[in-house]
Amino acid sequence: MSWTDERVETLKRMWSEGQSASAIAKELGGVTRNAVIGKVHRLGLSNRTEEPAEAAAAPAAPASAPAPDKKAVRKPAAAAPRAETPAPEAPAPKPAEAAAPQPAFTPVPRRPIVPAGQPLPPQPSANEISPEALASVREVEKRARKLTLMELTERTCKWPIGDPATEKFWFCGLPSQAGKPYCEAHVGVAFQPMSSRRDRRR
DNA sequence: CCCTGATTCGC
DNA sequence: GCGAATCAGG
Repeated sequence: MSWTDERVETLKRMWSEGQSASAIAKELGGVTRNAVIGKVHRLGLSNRTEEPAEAAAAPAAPASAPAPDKKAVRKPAAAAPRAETPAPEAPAPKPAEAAAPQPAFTPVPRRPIVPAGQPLPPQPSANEISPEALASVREVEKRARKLTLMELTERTCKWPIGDPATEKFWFCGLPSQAGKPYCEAHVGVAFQPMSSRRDRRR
């Protein structure tokens, strides 16, 4: 596979949407997430908050020293050469400008799995789910992995448990059903046939 | 372990 | 330019 204009366009679009490199790779097909990330960097898109990318003061490549080793031993990964030239002279920004508040840049890059302010999935309500499902859910929630938002993946149950306003809040985290956002028990209460709901509803 | 992006460097 | 291997981290 090669980076045709069309594929690059898809890459740009999805990346700007906050899609992950692996998701983009999956969509494109024929490439790995590494390939996607590499391309993103070569396109200068690494900064998702689309900045003009001021490459003015490009840091001179710190030419590797001797390095007698045959197999490269990339150690200098920690100290990133973020060209930071404080300049010998005292910068001393103008007082007026210095006092000015930093322009708060908009975060917004990644789309949260459960966007703040959005309605959460319906919580189990005794008169809306079957007794079996309710029992199953209560049992399962005792064994919830209690994951945090950051720990959720495409294959973990994203059913929220508890009150988000308190510390007693987490996500189920048990293995999710293929293609579903929840585990078997929570799928049972999240997705119900219309007839079932109607019959049970008051 | 699952996942994320960042970086290096042989090709 | 490309991307696997690797690194660093949630």
